[in-house]
Amino acid sequence: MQDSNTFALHRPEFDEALRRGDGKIAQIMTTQTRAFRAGESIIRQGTEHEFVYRLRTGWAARVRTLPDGRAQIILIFLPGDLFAVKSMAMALHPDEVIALSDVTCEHLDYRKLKSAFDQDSDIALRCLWQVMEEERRLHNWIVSLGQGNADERIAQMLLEFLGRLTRSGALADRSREFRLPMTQEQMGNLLGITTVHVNRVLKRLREEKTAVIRGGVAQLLNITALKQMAAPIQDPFERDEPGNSNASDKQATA
Amino acid sequence: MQDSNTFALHRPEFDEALRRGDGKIAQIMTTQTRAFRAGESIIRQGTEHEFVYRLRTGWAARVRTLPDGRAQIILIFLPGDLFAVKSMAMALHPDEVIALSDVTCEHLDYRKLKSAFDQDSDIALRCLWQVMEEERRLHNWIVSLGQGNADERIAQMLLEFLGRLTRSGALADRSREFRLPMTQEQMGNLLGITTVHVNRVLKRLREEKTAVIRGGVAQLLNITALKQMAAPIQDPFERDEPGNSNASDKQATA
DNA sequence: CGTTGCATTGAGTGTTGTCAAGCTCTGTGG
DNA sequence: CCACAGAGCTTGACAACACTCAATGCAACG
Repeated sequence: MQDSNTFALHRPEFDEALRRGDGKIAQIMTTQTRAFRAGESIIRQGTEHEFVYRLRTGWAARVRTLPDGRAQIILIFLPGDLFAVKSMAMALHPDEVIALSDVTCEHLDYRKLKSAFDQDSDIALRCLWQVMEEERRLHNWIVSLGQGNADERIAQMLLEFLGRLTRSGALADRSREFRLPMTQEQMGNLLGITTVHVNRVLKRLREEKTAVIRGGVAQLLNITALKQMAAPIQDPFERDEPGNSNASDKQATA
Repeated sequence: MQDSNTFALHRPEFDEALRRGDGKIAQIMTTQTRAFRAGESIIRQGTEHEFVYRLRTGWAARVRTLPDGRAQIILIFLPGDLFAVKSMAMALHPDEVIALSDVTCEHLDYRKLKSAFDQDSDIALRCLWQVMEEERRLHNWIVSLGQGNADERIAQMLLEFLGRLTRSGALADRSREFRLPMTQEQMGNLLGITTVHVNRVLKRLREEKTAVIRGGVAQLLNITALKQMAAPIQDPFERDEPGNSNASDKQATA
Protein backbone atom coordinates (compact mmCIF):
# COMPACT_ATOMS: atom_id res chain seq x y z
CA MET A 1 0.00 0.00 0.00
CA GLN A 2 2.96 2.33 -0.34
CA ASP A 3 2.34 3.07 -3.97
CA SER A 4 1.12 6.60 -4.48
CA ASN A 5 -1.29 5.40 -7.12
CA THR A 6 -3.28 3.51 -4.58
CA PHE A 7 -5.42 6.49 -3.76
CA ALA A 8 -5.17 8.12 -7.14
CA LEU A 9 -8.88 8.20 -7.70
CA HIS A 10 -9.61 10.13 -4.57
CA ARG A 11 -9.59 13.70 -3.49
CA PRO A 12 -5.96 14.71 -3.20
CA GLU A 13 -6.50 16.50 0.09
CA PHE A 14 -7.19 13.16 1.73
CA ASP A 15 -4.24 11.26 0.33
CA GLU A 16 -1.94 11.97 3.20
CA ALA A 17 -4.56 11.21 5.82
CA LEU A 18 -5.34 7.92 4.12
CA ARG A 19 -1.73 6.87 4.03
CA ARG A 20 -1.32 7.77 7.67
CA GLY A 21 -4.49 5.89 8.55
CA ASP A 22 -3.24 2.84 6.70
CA GLY A 23 -0.01 2.83 8.68
CA LYS A 24 -1.75 3.42 11.97
CA ILE A 25 -4.20 0.61 11.46
CA ALA A 26 -1.49 -1.78 10.43
CA GLN A 27 0.34 -0.78 13.57
CA ILE A 28 -2.44 -1.16 16.11
CA MET A 29 -3.42 -4.47 14.58
CA THR A 30 -0.01 -5.97 14.40
CA THR A 31 -0.21 -7.46 17.87
CA GLN A 32 -2.86 -10.00 16.93
CA THR A 33 -1.96 -12.29 14.04
CA ARG A 34 -3.61 -15.45 12.85
CA ALA A 35 -2.79 -17.91 10.08
CA PHE A 36 -5.14 -19.99 7.95
CA ARG A 37 -4.56 -22.80 5.48
CA ALA A 38 -5.97 -22.63 1.98
CA GLY A 39 -9.65 -23.55 2.08
CA GLU A 40 -10.14 -22.72 5.74
CA SER A 41 -12.93 -20.48 6.86
CA ILE A 42 -11.81 -17.18 8.40
CA ILE A 43 -15.31 -15.93 9.19
CA ARG A 44 -18.28 -18.24 9.25
CA GLN A 45 -21.64 -17.41 7.71
CA GLY A 46 -24.24 -16.22 10.19
CA THR A 47 -21.91 -15.90 13.15
CA GLU A 48 -21.68 -12.90 15.37
CA HIS A 49 -18.37 -11.24 14.92
CA GLU A 50 -16.18 -9.17 17.07
CA PHE A 51 -13.24 -8.45 14.87
CA VAL A 52 -12.06 -6.35 12.00
CA TYR A 53 -9.33 -7.96 9.92
CA ARG A 54 -6.42 -6.86 7.82
CA LEU A 55 -5.07 -9.32 5.30
CA ARG A 56 -1.30 -9.44 5.46
CA THR A 57 -0.40 -12.22 3.04
CA GLY A 58 -2.41 -14.48 0.74
CA TRP A 59 -5.80 -14.23 -0.93
CA ALA A 60 -9.22 -14.48 0.68
CA ALA A 61 -12.79 -14.35 -0.61
CA ARG A 62 -16.20 -13.43 0.67
CA VAL A 63 -18.55 -16.25 -0.33
CA ARG A 64 -22.30 -16.63 -0.10
CA THR A 65 -23.39 -20.26 -0.09
CA LEU A 66 -26.96 -20.89 -1.14
CA PRO A 67 -29.29 -23.49 0.34
CA ASP A 68 -29.12 -25.61 -2.84
CA GLY A 69 -25.33 -25.75 -2.81
CA ARG A 70 -24.56 -23.09 -5.38
CA ALA A 71 -22.05 -20.51 -4.22
CA GLN A 72 -21.23 -16.96 -5.24
CA ILE A 73 -17.93 -15.31 -4.50
CA ILE A 74 -18.81 -11.70 -3.82
CA LEU A 75 -15.41 -10.15 -3.36
CA ILE A 76 -11.75 -11.08 -3.41
CA PHE A 77 -9.40 -9.70 -0.78
CA LEU A 78 -5.73 -9.17 -1.53
CA PRO A 79 -2.88 -8.32 0.86
CA GLY A 80 -3.39 -4.95 2.53
CA ASP A 81 -7.18 -5.05 2.38
CA LEU A 82 -9.27 -4.59 5.49
CA PHE A 83 -12.31 -6.78 5.81
CA ALA A 84 -15.29 -7.13 8.11
CA VAL A 85 -15.13 -3.39 8.71
CA LYS A 86 -18.86 -3.90 8.88
CA SER A 87 -18.39 -5.60 12.25
CA MET A 88 -18.39 -2.09 13.60
CA ALA A 89 -22.02 -1.64 12.73
CA MET A 90 -23.55 -5.04 11.98
CA ALA A 91 -24.17 -7.82 14.43
CA LEU A 92 -24.08 -10.81 12.10
CA HIS A 93 -22.09 -11.73 9.04
CA PRO A 94 -24.30 -12.79 6.18
CA ASP A 95 -21.38 -14.33 4.34
CA GLU A 96 -18.41 -16.53 4.91
CA VAL A 97 -14.84 -15.39 4.34
CA ILE A 98 -12.53 -18.18 3.23
CA ALA A 99 -8.81 -18.39 2.62
CA LEU A 100 -8.10 -19.03 -1.06
CA SER A 101 -4.42 -19.60 -0.40
CA ASP A 102 -2.53 -19.90 2.86
CA VAL A 103 -3.18 -16.65 4.62
CA THR A 104 -1.93 -14.57 7.49
CA CYS A 105 -4.02 -11.76 8.81
CA GLU A 106 -4.18 -9.37 11.68
CA HIS A 107 -7.34 -8.66 13.61
CA LEU A 108 -8.67 -6.30 16.21
CA ASP A 109 -11.74 -6.13 18.39
CA TYR A 110 -14.20 -3.91 16.60
CA ARG A 111 -14.77 -1.85 19.76
CA LYS A 112 -11.10 -0.98 19.92
CA LEU A 113 -11.07 0.00 16.28
CA LYS A 114 -14.24 1.97 16.83
CA SER A 115 -12.66 4.01 19.59
CA ALA A 116 -9.54 4.55 17.51
CA PHE A 117 -11.96 5.48 14.72
CA ASP A 118 -13.59 8.10 16.92
CA GLN A 119 -10.35 9.57 18.18
CA ASP A 120 -8.35 9.62 14.99
CA SER A 121 -9.85 10.93 11.79
CA ASP A 122 -7.05 9.32 9.77
CA ILE A 123 -8.22 5.93 10.92
CA ALA A 124 -11.85 6.81 10.30
CA LEU A 125 -10.99 7.91 6.80
CA ARG A 126 -9.01 4.79 6.07
CA CYS A 127 -11.94 2.61 7.12
CA LEU A 128 -14.36 4.66 5.12
CA TRP A 129 -12.06 4.49 2.16
CA GLN A 130 -11.89 0.71 2.35
CA VAL A 131 -15.66 0.51 2.30
CA MET A 132 -15.89 2.92 -0.62
CA GLU A 133 -13.20 1.28 -2.65
CA GLU A 134 -14.94 -2.03 -2.15
CA GLU A 135 -18.14 -0.42 -3.23
CA ARG A 136 -16.50 0.80 -6.39
CA ARG A 137 -15.37 -2.73 -7.16
CA LEU A 138 -18.82 -4.07 -6.36
CA HIS A 139 -20.34 -1.59 -8.80
CA ASN A 140 -17.93 -2.70 -11.48
CA TRP A 141 -18.69 -6.28 -10.73
CA ILE A 142 -22.42 -5.74 -11.01
CA VAL A 143 -21.93 -4.21 -14.44
CA SER A 144 -19.77 -7.15 -15.34
CA LEU A 145 -22.29 -9.75 -14.18
CA GLY A 146 -25.28 -7.86 -15.53
CA GLN A 147 -23.99 -6.95 -18.97
CA GLY A 148 -20.91 -8.98 -19.72
CA ASN A 149 -20.63 -12.35 -21.42
CA ALA A 150 -18.20 -14.99 -20.21
CA ASP A 151 -15.26 -13.62 -22.22
CA GLU A 152 -15.73 -10.10 -20.98
CA ARG A 153 -16.04 -11.19 -17.38
CA ILE A 154 -12.91 -13.29 -17.44
CA ALA A 155 -10.85 -10.56 -19.09
CA GLN A 156 -12.18 -8.05 -16.58
CA MET A 157 -11.28 -10.35 -13.69
CA LEU A 158 -7.73 -10.87 -14.87
CA LEU A 159 -7.17 -7.17 -15.44
CA GLU A 160 -8.60 -6.31 -12.04
CA PHE A 161 -6.22 -8.69 -10.33
CA LEU A 162 -3.28 -7.33 -12.27
CA GLY A 163 -4.22 -3.75 -11.49
CA ARG A 164 -4.78 -4.30 -7.80
CA LEU A 165 -1.60 -6.28 -7.32
CA THR A 166 0.41 -3.69 -9.21
CA ARG A 167 -1.06 -0.76 -7.34
CA SER A 168 -0.54 -2.39 -3.96
CA GLY A 169 3.11 -2.87 -4.76
CA ALA A 170 2.88 -6.66 -4.60
CA LEU A 171 4.00 -6.87 -8.23
CA ALA A 172 6.78 -5.26 -10.16
CA ASP A 173 5.37 -2.52 -12.37
CA ARG A 174 6.02 -4.28 -15.64
CA SER A 175 5.28 -7.80 -14.54
CA ARG A 176 2.35 -9.57 -16.18
CA GLU A 177 2.59 -12.74 -14.21
CA PHE A 178 1.15 -13.44 -10.79
CA ARG A 179 0.02 -16.22 -8.54
CA LEU A 180 -3.70 -16.80 -8.92
CA PRO A 181 -4.71 -19.17 -6.14
CA MET A 182 -8.14 -20.11 -7.41
CA THR A 183 -9.51 -23.27 -8.95
CA GLN A 184 -11.62 -22.99 -12.07
CA GLU A 185 -14.61 -23.85 -9.93
CA GLN A 186 -13.90 -20.84 -7.71
CA MET A 187 -13.50 -18.63 -10.75
CA GLY A 188 -16.86 -19.85 -11.93
CA ASN A 189 -18.38 -18.97 -8.58
CA LEU A 190 -16.88 -15.52 -8.83
CA LEU A 191 -17.89 -14.96 -12.44
CA GLY A 192 -21.34 -16.47 -12.26
CA ILE A 193 -20.60 -19.10 -14.91
CA THR A 194 -20.01 -22.83 -14.72
CA THR A 195 -16.68 -24.52 -14.27
CA VAL A 196 -17.01 -26.13 -17.66
CA HIS A 197 -17.48 -22.81 -19.35
CA VAL A 198 -14.60 -21.18 -17.48
CA ASN A 199 -12.48 -23.98 -18.78
CA ARG A 200 -13.58 -23.46 -22.38
CA VAL A 201 -12.79 -19.76 -22.28
CA LEU A 202 -9.42 -20.25 -20.59
CA LYS A 203 -8.59 -22.85 -23.19
CA ARG A 204 -9.29 -20.38 -25.97
CA LEU A 205 -7.26 -17.65 -24.28
CA ARG A 206 -4.39 -20.10 -24.07
CA GLU A 207 -4.69 -21.10 -27.74
CA GLU A 208 -4.86 -17.47 -28.81
CA LYS A 209 -1.81 -16.71 -26.66
CA THR A 210 -3.73 -14.04 -24.78
CA ALA A 211 -3.31 -15.44 -21.30
CA VAL A 212 -2.16 -18.66 -19.74
CA ILE A 213 -3.75 -19.68 -16.45
CA ARG A 214 -2.28 -22.89 -15.20
CA GLY A 215 -1.12 -24.39 -11.96
CA GLY A 216 -2.23 -21.42 -9.89
CA VAL A 217 -0.24 -18.95 -11.98
CA ALA A 218 -1.59 -16.41 -14.44
CA GLN A 219 0.51 -15.03 -17.28
CA LEU A 220 -1.15 -12.22 -19.18
CA LEU A 221 0.60 -12.46 -22.51
CA ASN A 222 -1.43 -9.96 -24.47
CA ILE A 223 -2.73 -7.16 -22.32
CA THR A 224 -4.10 -5.25 -25.28
CA ALA A 225 -6.23 -8.16 -26.34
CA LEU A 226 -7.52 -8.59 -22.80
CA LYS A 227 -8.38 -4.92 -22.65
CA GLN A 228 -10.23 -5.14 -25.90
CA MET A 229 -12.17 -8.08 -24.58
CA ALA A 230 -13.04 -6.27 -21.36
CA ALA A 231 -13.51 -2.84 -22.90
CA PRO A 232 -17.28 -2.95 -23.32
CA ILE A 233 -17.86 -3.43 -19.61
CA GLN A 234 -14.85 -1.61 -18.22
CA ASP A 235 -15.05 1.03 -15.52
CA PRO A 236 -14.44 4.30 -17.37
CA PHE A 237 -11.72 5.29 -14.90
CA GLU A 238 -9.89 2.02 -15.02
CA ARG A 239 -8.46 2.84 -18.41
CA ASP A 240 -6.67 5.96 -17.22
CA GLU A 241 -5.01 4.49 -14.21
CA PRO A 242 -1.25 4.74 -14.20
CA GLY A 243 0.59 1.47 -14.59
CA ASN A 244 -2.50 -0.06 -16.05
CA SER A 245 -2.88 1.27 -19.53
CA ASN A 246 -0.30 3.29 -21.39
CA ALA A 247 1.83 3.26 -24.49
CA SER A 248 4.15 0.60 -23.19
CA ASP A 249 1.27 -1.86 -23.05
CA LYS A 250 0.63 -1.59 -26.71
CA GLN A 251 4.29 -2.04 -27.54
CA ALA A 252 4.63 -5.01 -25.27
CA THR A 253 2.06 -6.92 -27.25
CA ALA A 254 3.68 -7.01 -30.64
CA MET B 1 -37.00 6.11 8.39
CA GLN B 2 -38.98 6.27 11.62
CA ASP B 3 -39.64 2.57 11.69
CA SER B 4 -37.67 0.85 14.39
CA ASN B 5 -37.02 -2.08 12.07
CA THR B 6 -34.92 0.04 9.83
CA PHE B 7 -31.77 -0.69 11.75
CA ALA B 8 -32.83 -4.07 13.00
CA LEU B 9 -29.84 -5.84 11.55
CA HIS B 10 -27.34 -3.72 13.34
CA ARG B 11 -25.72 -3.65 16.69
CA PRO B 12 -28.35 -2.43 19.12
CA GLU B 13 -25.97 -0.06 20.85
CA PHE B 14 -25.84 2.04 17.70
CA ASP B 15 -29.55 2.23 17.02
CA GLU B 16 -30.12 5.42 18.91
CA ALA B 17 -27.10 7.12 17.43
CA LEU B 18 -28.21 6.16 13.93
CA ARG B 19 -31.65 7.52 14.44
CA ARG B 20 -30.23 10.74 15.83
CA GLY B 21 -27.82 10.97 12.91
CA ASP B 22 -30.63 10.46 10.45
CA GLY B 23 -32.59 13.33 11.94
CA LYS B 24 -29.60 15.62 12.14
CA ILE B 25 -28.63 15.05 8.52
CA ALA B 26 -32.17 15.62 7.34
CA GLN B 27 -32.13 18.82 9.32
CA ILE B 28 -28.86 20.30 8.13
CA MET B 29 -29.73 19.41 4.56
CA THR B 30 -33.19 20.77 4.55
CA THR B 31 -32.12 24.23 3.48
CA GLN B 32 -31.10 23.15 0.02
CA THR B 33 -33.78 21.39 -2.00
CA ARG B 34 -33.89 20.56 -5.68
CA ALA B 35 -36.51 18.95 -7.87
CA PHE B 36 -36.06 16.76 -10.94
CA ARG B 37 -38.48 15.40 -13.50
CA ALA B 38 -38.63 11.71 -14.31
CA GLY B 39 -35.76 10.83 -16.63
CA GLU B 40 -33.61 13.79 -15.68
CA SER B 41 -30.02 13.31 -14.63
CA ILE B 42 -29.26 14.25 -11.03
CA ILE B 43 -25.56 13.49 -11.21
CA ARG B 44 -23.77 13.15 -14.51
CA GLN B 45 -21.24 10.43 -15.28
CA GLY B 46 -17.62 11.50 -14.98
CA THR B 47 -18.34 14.87 -13.45
CA GLU B 48 -16.64 16.22 -10.38
CA HIS B 49 -19.10 16.47 -7.59
CA GLU B 50 -19.40 18.62 -4.56
CA PHE B 51 -22.58 17.43 -2.97
CA VAL B 52 -24.04 14.67 -0.91
CA TYR B 53 -27.74 14.11 -1.49
CA ARG B 54 -30.70 12.87 0.47
CA LEU B 55 -33.68 11.65 -1.49
CA ARG B 56 -36.87 13.08 -0.07
CA THR B 57 -39.53 11.89 -2.51
CA GLY B 58 -39.49 9.72 -5.61
CA TRP B 59 -37.20 7.01 -6.93
CA ALA B 60 -33.70 7.39 -8.35
CA ALA B 61 -31.13 5.00 -9.82
CA ARG B 62 -27.40 4.80 -10.21
CA VAL B 63 -26.73 3.84 -13.84
CA ARG B 64 -23.56 2.90 -15.66
CA THR B 65 -23.84 3.50 -19.39
CA LEU B 66 -21.43 1.52 -21.52
CA PRO B 67 -19.71 2.77 -24.66
CA ASP B 68 -21.81 0.49 -26.88
CA GLY B 69 -25.06 1.78 -25.45
CA ARG B 70 -25.88 -0.98 -23.00
CA ALA B 71 -26.71 0.25 -19.52
CA GLN B 72 -26.67 -1.31 -16.09
CA ILE B 73 -28.64 0.02 -13.16
CA ILE B 74 -26.43 -0.57 -10.17
CA LEU B 75 -28.62 0.58 -7.34
CA ILE B 76 -32.08 1.97 -6.72
CA PHE B 77 -32.56 4.80 -4.23
CA LEU B 78 -35.82 5.18 -2.36
CA PRO B 79 -37.00 8.09 -0.19
CA GLY B 80 -34.80 8.58 2.86
CA ASP B 81 -31.64 7.22 1.22
CA LEU B 82 -28.46 9.24 1.14
CA PHE B 83 -26.48 9.08 -2.05
CA ALA B 84 -23.11 10.27 -3.33
CA VAL B 85 -21.76 9.90 0.20
CA LYS B 86 -18.68 8.96 -1.74
CA SER B 87 -18.29 12.60 -2.75
CA MET B 88 -16.57 12.92 0.59
CA ALA B 89 -13.68 10.86 -0.57
CA MET B 90 -13.81 10.52 -4.36
CA ALA B 91 -13.21 13.23 -6.86
CA LEU B 92 -15.22 11.94 -9.79
CA HIS B 93 -18.44 10.03 -10.14
CA PRO B 94 -18.05 6.97 -12.32
CA ASP B 95 -21.80 6.67 -12.73
CA GLU B 96 -24.83 8.72 -13.46
CA VAL B 97 -27.73 9.09 -11.05
CA ILE B 98 -31.07 9.57 -12.77
CA ALA B 99 -34.56 10.28 -11.52
CA LEU B 100 -36.86 7.35 -12.23
CA SER B 101 -39.93 9.32 -11.20
CA ASP B 102 -40.31 12.97 -10.36
CA VAL B 103 -37.98 13.52 -7.47
CA THR B 104 -37.20 16.02 -4.78
CA CYS B 105 -33.95 15.81 -2.93
CA GLU B 106 -31.87 17.78 -0.50
CA HIS B 107 -28.18 18.28 -0.91
CA LEU B 108 -25.22 19.60 0.97
CA ASP B 109 -21.65 20.54 0.11
CA TYR B 110 -19.54 17.52 0.94
CA ARG B 111 -17.10 19.68 2.91
CA LYS B 112 -19.87 20.83 5.20
CA LEU B 113 -21.04 17.29 5.71
CA LYS B 114 -17.46 16.24 6.26
CA SER B 115 -17.01 18.73 9.06
CA ALA B 116 -20.34 17.74 10.58
CA PHE B 117 -19.09 14.18 10.16
CA ASP B 118 -15.92 14.98 12.09
CA GLN B 119 -17.67 16.81 14.88
CA ASP B 120 -20.66 14.59 15.41
CA SER B 121 -20.25 10.86 15.66
CA ASP B 122 -23.99 10.36 15.11
CA ILE B 123 -23.67 11.87 11.69
CA ALA B 124 -20.54 9.88 10.94
CA LEU B 125 -22.31 6.70 11.94
CA ARG B 126 -25.33 7.50 9.81
CA CYS B 127 -23.13 8.03 6.75
CA LEU B 128 -21.20 4.89 7.43
CA TRP B 129 -24.42 3.00 7.90
CA GLN B 130 -25.74 4.19 4.55
CA VAL B 131 -22.63 2.93 2.86
CA MET B 132 -22.80 -0.40 4.65
CA GLU B 133 -26.47 -0.94 4.02
CA GLU B 134 -25.86 -0.24 0.36
CA GLU B 135 -23.04 -2.69 0.42
CA ARG B 136 -25.32 -5.34 1.85
CA ARG B 137 -27.75 -4.76 -0.99
CA LEU B 138 -24.94 -4.83 -3.51
CA HIS B 139 -23.80 -8.18 -2.15
CA ASN B 140 -27.30 -9.55 -2.47
CA TRP B 141 -27.52 -8.19 -5.95
CA ILE B 142 -24.29 -9.83 -6.99
CA VAL B 143 -25.58 -13.17 -5.79
CA SER B 144 -28.76 -12.51 -7.69
CA LEU B 145 -27.00 -11.62 -10.94
CA GLY B 146 -24.38 -14.32 -10.60
CA GLN B 147 -26.55 -17.26 -9.62
CA GLY B 148 -30.15 -16.40 -10.33
CA ASN B 149 -32.20 -16.97 -13.47
CA ALA B 150 -34.66 -14.39 -14.73
CA ASP B 151 -37.53 -15.61 -12.54
CA GLU B 152 -35.46 -15.55 -9.38
CA ARG B 153 -34.11 -12.09 -10.11
CA ILE B 154 -37.50 -10.57 -10.76
CA ALA B 155 -39.00 -12.11 -7.63
CA GLN B 156 -36.04 -10.90 -5.61
CA MET B 157 -36.38 -7.40 -7.01
CA LEU B 158 -40.07 -7.16 -6.19
CA LEU B 159 -39.55 -8.44 -2.66
CA GLU B 160 -36.66 -6.06 -2.09
CA PHE B 161 -38.79 -3.10 -3.10
CA LEU B 162 -41.65 -4.22 -0.89
CA GLY B 163 -39.35 -4.76 2.07
CA ARG B 164 -37.57 -1.44 1.75
CA LEU B 165 -40.73 0.55 1.28
CA THR B 166 -42.37 -1.16 4.24
CA ARG B 167 -39.38 -0.68 6.51
CA SER B 168 -39.02 2.96 5.60
CA GLY B 169 -42.61 3.58 6.56
CA ALA B 170 -43.59 4.61 3.05
CA LEU B 171 -46.05 1.74 2.89
CA ALA B 172 -48.68 0.48 5.30
CA ASP B 173 -47.48 -2.71 6.95
CA ARG B 174 -49.95 -4.98 5.26
CA SER B 175 -50.03 -3.35 1.88
CA ARG B 176 -48.77 -5.36 -1.08
CA GLU B 177 -49.22 -2.67 -3.66
CA PHE B 178 -46.82 0.14 -4.48
CA ARG B 179 -45.87 2.53 -7.21
CA LEU B 180 -43.05 1.09 -9.30
CA PRO B 181 -41.86 3.89 -11.55
CA MET B 182 -39.73 1.84 -13.93
CA THR B 183 -40.21 0.80 -17.51
CA GLN B 184 -39.60 -2.81 -18.46
CA GLU B 185 -36.46 -1.63 -20.19
CA GLN B 186 -35.18 -0.15 -16.94
CA MET B 187 -36.03 -3.34 -15.09
CA GLY B 188 -34.05 -5.22 -17.69
CA ASN B 189 -31.11 -2.91 -17.12
CA LEU B 190 -31.35 -3.52 -13.41
CA LEU B 191 -31.76 -7.28 -13.73
CA GLY B 192 -29.25 -7.87 -16.46
CA ILE B 193 -31.81 -9.32 -18.86
CA THR B 194 -33.45 -7.99 -21.99
CA THR B 195 -36.69 -6.03 -22.13
CA VAL B 196 -38.32 -8.80 -24.11
CA HIS B 197 -37.50 -11.35 -21.50
CA VAL B 198 -38.66 -9.15 -18.63
CA ASN B 199 -41.93 -8.86 -20.45
CA ARG B 200 -42.31 -12.60 -20.84
CA VAL B 201 -41.69 -13.28 -17.15
CA LEU B 202 -44.04 -10.50 -16.04
CA LYS B 203 -46.67 -11.91 -18.35
CA ARG B 204 -46.35 -15.30 -16.71
CA LEU B 205 -46.51 -13.81 -13.20
CA ARG B 206 -49.68 -12.04 -14.24
CA GLU B 207 -51.23 -15.20 -15.67
CA GLU B 208 -50.31 -17.16 -12.56
CA LYS B 209 -51.81 -14.40 -10.41
CA THR B 210 -48.52 -14.02 -8.54
CA ALA B 211 -47.93 -10.36 -9.27
CA VAL B 212 -49.34 -7.72 -11.58
CA ILE B 213 -47.00 -5.00 -12.76
CA ARG B 214 -48.79 -2.54 -14.95
CA GLY B 215 -48.98 1.17 -15.48
CA GLY B 216 -46.21 1.92 -13.01
CA VAL B 217 -47.93 0.04 -10.18
CA ALA B 218 -46.93 -3.31 -8.70
CA GLN B 219 -49.42 -5.55 -6.92
CA LEU B 220 -47.87 -8.54 -5.24
CA LEU B 221 -50.79 -10.93 -5.11
CA ASN B 222 -49.02 -14.02 -3.87
CA ILE B 223 -46.10 -13.22 -1.63
CA THR B 224 -45.50 -16.85 -0.75
CA ALA B 225 -45.08 -17.78 -4.39
CA LEU B 226 -42.68 -14.88 -4.89
CA LYS B 227 -40.67 -15.96 -1.88
CA GLN B 228 -40.49 -19.48 -3.20
CA MET B 229 -39.26 -18.16 -6.51
CA ALA B 230 -36.62 -16.00 -4.86
CA ALA B 231 -35.71 -18.44 -2.09
CA PRO B 232 -32.70 -20.03 -3.79
CA ILE B 233 -30.87 -16.71 -4.01
CA GLN B 234 -32.27 -14.94 -1.00
CA ASP B 235 -30.14 -13.20 1.62
CA PRO B 236 -30.33 -15.53 4.64
CA PHE B 237 -31.28 -12.63 6.90
CA GLU B 238 -33.99 -11.28 4.66
CA ARG B 239 -36.33 -14.08 5.65
CA ASP B 240 -36.31 -13.17 9.33
CA GLU B 241 -36.95 -9.50 8.94
CA PRO B 242 -40.07 -8.28 10.62
CA GLY B 243 -42.85 -7.23 8.32
CA ASN B 244 -41.33 -9.26 5.57
CA SER B 245 -41.93 -12.88 6.33
CA ASN B 246 -44.23 -14.14 9.03
CA ALA B 247 -47.26 -16.31 9.52
CA SER B 248 -49.63 -13.72 8.16
CA ASP B 249 -47.95 -13.87 4.78
CA LYS B 250 -48.75 -17.49 4.36
CA GLN B 251 -52.33 -16.95 5.36
CA ALA B 252 -52.74 -14.01 3.07
CA THR B 253 -52.01 -16.13 0.06
CA ALA B 254 -54.82 -18.61 0.21
C1' DC C 1 -55.15 11.33 -36.67
C1' DG C 2 -49.98 10.97 -36.81
C1' DT C 3 -46.41 10.38 -33.68
C1' DT C 4 -43.99 8.67 -29.90
C1' DG C 5 -42.89 5.68 -26.12
C1' DC C 6 -43.79 1.53 -24.10
C1' DA C 7 -45.67 -3.18 -23.96
C1' DT C 8 -46.49 -7.54 -26.25
C1' DT C 9 -45.80 -11.47 -29.15
C1' DG C 10 -43.59 -14.84 -32.46
C1' DA C 11 -39.86 -17.26 -34.85
C1' DG C 12 -35.31 -18.49 -35.06
C1' DT C 13 -30.58 -18.40 -32.98
C1' DG C 14 -26.77 -18.96 -29.85
C1' DT C 15 -24.32 -18.63 -25.68
C1' DT C 16 -24.12 -21.05 -21.77
C1' DG C 17 -25.59 -24.89 -18.81
C1' DT C 18 -26.00 -29.98 -18.03
C1' DC C 19 -24.41 -34.45 -17.94
C1' DA C 20 -20.99 -37.59 -18.34
C1' DA C 21 -16.66 -39.39 -19.30
C1' DG C 22 -11.78 -39.30 -19.48
C1' DC C 23 -7.43 -37.07 -18.44
C1' DT C 24 -3.39 -35.23 -15.65
C1' DC C 25 -1.05 -34.52 -11.76
C1' DT C 26 0.21 -35.20 -7.07
C1' DG C 27 0.60 -37.42 -2.81
C1' DT C 28 0.35 -41.71 -0.32
C1' DG C 29 0.93 -46.28 1.06
C1' DG C 30 2.07 -50.95 -0.11
C1' DC D 1 8.93 -48.25 -7.50
C1' DC D 2 4.34 -48.93 -8.52
C1' DA D 3 -0.70 -48.79 -7.69
C1' DC D 4 -4.18 -46.15 -6.16
C1' DA D 5 -7.07 -42.33 -4.86
C1' DG D 6 -8.54 -37.78 -5.14
C1' DA D 7 -8.72 -33.22 -6.78
C1' DG D 8 -8.86 -30.53 -10.45
C1' DC D 9 -8.76 -29.99 -15.46
C1' DT D 10 -10.45 -31.10 -20.21
C1' DT D 11 -13.59 -32.46 -23.68
C1' DG D 12 -17.89 -33.82 -26.21
C1' DA D 13 -22.82 -34.21 -27.07
C1' DC D 14 -27.00 -32.31 -26.15
C1' DA D 15 -30.50 -29.20 -24.07
C1' DA D 16 -32.32 -24.87 -22.53
C1' DC D 17 -32.71 -20.33 -21.15
C1' DA D 18 -32.33 -16.09 -22.75
C1' DC D 19 -31.13 -13.09 -26.84
C1' DT D 20 -32.02 -11.06 -31.47
C1' DC D 21 -34.79 -9.37 -34.85
C1' DA D 22 -38.99 -7.91 -36.28
C1' DA D 23 -43.71 -6.90 -36.24
C1' DT D 24 -47.81 -5.43 -33.92
C1' DG D 25 -50.67 -3.40 -30.27
C1' DC D 26 -51.83 0.25 -27.37
C1' DA D 27 -52.32 4.50 -24.96
C1' DA D 28 -51.10 9.34 -24.31
C1' DC D 29 -50.33 13.53 -26.49
C1' DG D 30 -49.93 17.28 -29.66
